[in-house]
Amino acid sequence: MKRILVALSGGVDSAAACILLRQQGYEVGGATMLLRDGGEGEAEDARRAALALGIDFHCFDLRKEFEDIVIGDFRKVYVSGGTPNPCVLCNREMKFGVFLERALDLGYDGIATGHYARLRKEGDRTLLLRAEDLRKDQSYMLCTLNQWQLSHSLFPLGQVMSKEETRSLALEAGLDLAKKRDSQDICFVPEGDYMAYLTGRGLIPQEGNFISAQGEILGKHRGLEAYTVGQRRGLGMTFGKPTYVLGKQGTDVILGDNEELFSRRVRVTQVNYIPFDKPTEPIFVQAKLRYSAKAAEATLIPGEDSCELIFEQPQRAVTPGQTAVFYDGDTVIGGGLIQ
RNA sequence: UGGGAUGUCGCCAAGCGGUAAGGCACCAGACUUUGACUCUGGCACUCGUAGGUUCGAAUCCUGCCAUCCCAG
Repeated sequence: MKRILVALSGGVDSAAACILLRQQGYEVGGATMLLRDGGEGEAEDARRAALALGIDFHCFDLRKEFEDIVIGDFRKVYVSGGTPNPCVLCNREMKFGVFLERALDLGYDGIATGHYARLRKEGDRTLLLRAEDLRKDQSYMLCTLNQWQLSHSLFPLGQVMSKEETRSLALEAGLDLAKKRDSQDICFVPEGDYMAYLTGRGLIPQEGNFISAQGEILGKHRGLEAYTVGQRRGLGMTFGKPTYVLGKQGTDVILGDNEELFSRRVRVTQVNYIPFDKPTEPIFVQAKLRYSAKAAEATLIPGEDSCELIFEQPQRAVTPGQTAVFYDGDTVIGGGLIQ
């Protein structure tokens, strides 16, 4: 791969990725995705970064695709009682999906993003590894990428030792976005209030009761979609002690103590394996059930399209709709959807 | 209407004459390319109310108000 199209977000990381690639001798172009109305500001930041770097720039209007795929899933999962992880889906379908296809159409050999993760060729496989800087490691968000996607991608920031290093790269290049604050929250819900976002788009919250694990009715809740497993704040009720969402049952939300949130077994569907097609026997892995968690030792028992994880130590707040990722040391074995 | 009990932050609740603990909730930051969790900080110049006693009261006394329980 010689010609690379970098997915510019308008932030520091993707700009730094461009700089690194150029240093490494790649022929670099930049492009940003317009994913929603109101995203023009970020797109403009990306365009200015490309201008400052002196590289070709494209803007792909993917609002329709984003709406249909990512937001559609986001909404569907919430309505069904789960807690979606739009970033993981967006990576697979948008950045390493539509964006990659557009890049190839434009004559590029592959794409690069500002993700903190590493790739390694091993035989005919492209392996995904954790970033050098484990504190910024984003391999979790990339665990559903397939071989074709991985083999057409580069993650220049995977070798970077820290976010500070990334910033200084952008700073040295004279980019004014070097001091820009890290992005956070769901990109299409800038205010952070996803319930307001959903109801503003016509979602009618599914009302029901708060119930105890024993089934007693404790009160009414604001709507199934407003809660996620493990959640403590915002229940709108007080029980004299910290109380958490244990799960959902129909339109009811089950409440209980923190200690009741732990379990050792987790079912995972839509499993994607990276170093191999599918294990035929149980394998020992370290698994993460959420982005900011330390990987915990577990045995992975493969099924047809699914698998089961049995952890050595009980894990807190196993949440349907979230992503489970399996590691073998620094290597990402794969990942899937928690049931 | 008699008899008893209680009234301290949104909720629960310490305090018992020396100048308002704590928990839950809430709010604000931090953390975070998801939702959460977590962490840090904030959160009653005032103790139903009106007087009185006292150097000094949420703490003692009196009236009133409110709520609860038991009688009828």
